[in-house]
Amino acid sequence: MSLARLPPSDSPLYEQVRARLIEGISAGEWKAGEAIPSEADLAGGFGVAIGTIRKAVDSLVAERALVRRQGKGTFVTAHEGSRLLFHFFHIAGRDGRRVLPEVRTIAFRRDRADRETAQALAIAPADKVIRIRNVLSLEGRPRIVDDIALAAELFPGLTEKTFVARNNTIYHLYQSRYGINVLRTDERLRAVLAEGELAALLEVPPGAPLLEIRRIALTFRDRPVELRVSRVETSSHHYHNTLGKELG
Amino acid sequence: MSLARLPPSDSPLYEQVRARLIEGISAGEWKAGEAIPSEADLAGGFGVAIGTIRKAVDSLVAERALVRRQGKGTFVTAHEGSRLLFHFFHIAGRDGRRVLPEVRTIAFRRDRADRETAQALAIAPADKVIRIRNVLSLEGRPRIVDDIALAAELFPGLTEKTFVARNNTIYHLYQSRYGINVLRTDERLRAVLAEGELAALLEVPPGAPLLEIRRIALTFRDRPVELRVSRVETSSHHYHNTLGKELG
DNA sequence: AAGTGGTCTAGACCACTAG
DNA sequence: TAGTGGTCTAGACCACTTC
Repeated sequence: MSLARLPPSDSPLYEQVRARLIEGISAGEWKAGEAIPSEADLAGGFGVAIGTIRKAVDSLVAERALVRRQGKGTFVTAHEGSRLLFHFFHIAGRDGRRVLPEVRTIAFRRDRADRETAQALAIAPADKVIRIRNVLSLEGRPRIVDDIALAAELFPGLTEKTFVARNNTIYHLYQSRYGINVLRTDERLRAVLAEGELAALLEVPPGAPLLEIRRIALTFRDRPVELRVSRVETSSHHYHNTLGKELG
Repeated sequence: MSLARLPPSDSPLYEQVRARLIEGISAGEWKAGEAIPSEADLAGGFGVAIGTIRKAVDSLVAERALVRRQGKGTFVTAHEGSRLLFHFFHIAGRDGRRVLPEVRTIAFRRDRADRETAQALAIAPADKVIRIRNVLSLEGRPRIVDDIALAAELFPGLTEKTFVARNNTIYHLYQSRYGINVLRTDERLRAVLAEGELAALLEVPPGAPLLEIRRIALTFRDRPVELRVSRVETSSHHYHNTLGKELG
């Protein structure tokens, strides 16, 4: 049970509380969108002062694993609608405004992991994976091709139908159906040239420059959830990144 | 004087304290690398509890404007050596390790701002600017061309000689000589094709894909300091970005 | 009115740094 | 030993939400 006295330990109490909260969330004790116990209850349950609880919760709020709502409670982050979308979707138009992509799934198949995919997903080579190809359109024109690889073990029963029928972002599907909450991503960006099928899908001539984004999505404890390789046609859009300030 | 009682206000005390600290830092009252007054002194000076001071300092520490050193004090962030470099320099090798670039300045001239530069630097069109072109080499090969634009007004007396003679990063120069502390950057990334002089400088054929990074560096109150357009040859390196976790 | 998070206080004790 | 930040407590009062 998550709400039990803390065992003796060298680490600060607020770190222990923090760890317990992460446990509870990733074990599904409190699901996405649900409230965790009130600060007073947590303090009582863990046998620590309320200020200590607040410090632990503060750090999880800063990481966006929890959100506070005054007068209501503290909730496990729910990736509903555009909130999550824009947290991890960084393509913006010339004027800096973000545009909502329209997603079309053009391939969905089961496969075995090659060496690179296995390493990225921290699974064994030849383990089962699900591969998906999406074409994303911005303002009506195809601008992004996403190749997604998932460890099949983490997503039992995922079919093309349920995948395509989702009425929300992919990360929302991971969360609502499998309780997997994407908290962090690690991205590597390069410039490449369009060729073959990619060029055709993006409606650009072979040899056009594309932005390639190789992203690994991570959940609690930095466990990899998804490998995604995106190619973006950036003549009318760009990838937007802000460094430095993450807190108010 | 920064250490004076706070005036009546609606905003929380810790935000007022935070604003005063930012004032003191940007006014140069406490310079980069120097300690601010102890938490007890700040609490006494402002007439608030020490916990309130801690909350204000916490937020500035999270933004990396201050650093705490237990037993010694709280210091204004000093961008020494590789700390800053790697905070804002995101190019890494295939294995994910960051490599130290070798910088060569090939152009340094004074100019008037065009419309785009003026907008980026929040100055008037035709205001004086300094333009610099650097070639950065990674592992002995030219990989990046940087075109830098600075508002001349912010950098009085900056000459090619002092610029080239710096023995540290450019942001360190801004800080040590002009008291300008770069805290945040806003970057837009696109893929472009190499051509003309750029291709020659990077030793790639015209038509090779390059990663273009358009960066605006900001100091306190989001005041723009520098506009930098980088073109990166990404066949052996990539741009590395981590999203989500910014706090421990 | 009751319950929640948000702010703020006043103090205790610990761990680290320096003279 | 004195001074600094780091942790933790116990409580007060406020603002917001819900019934």
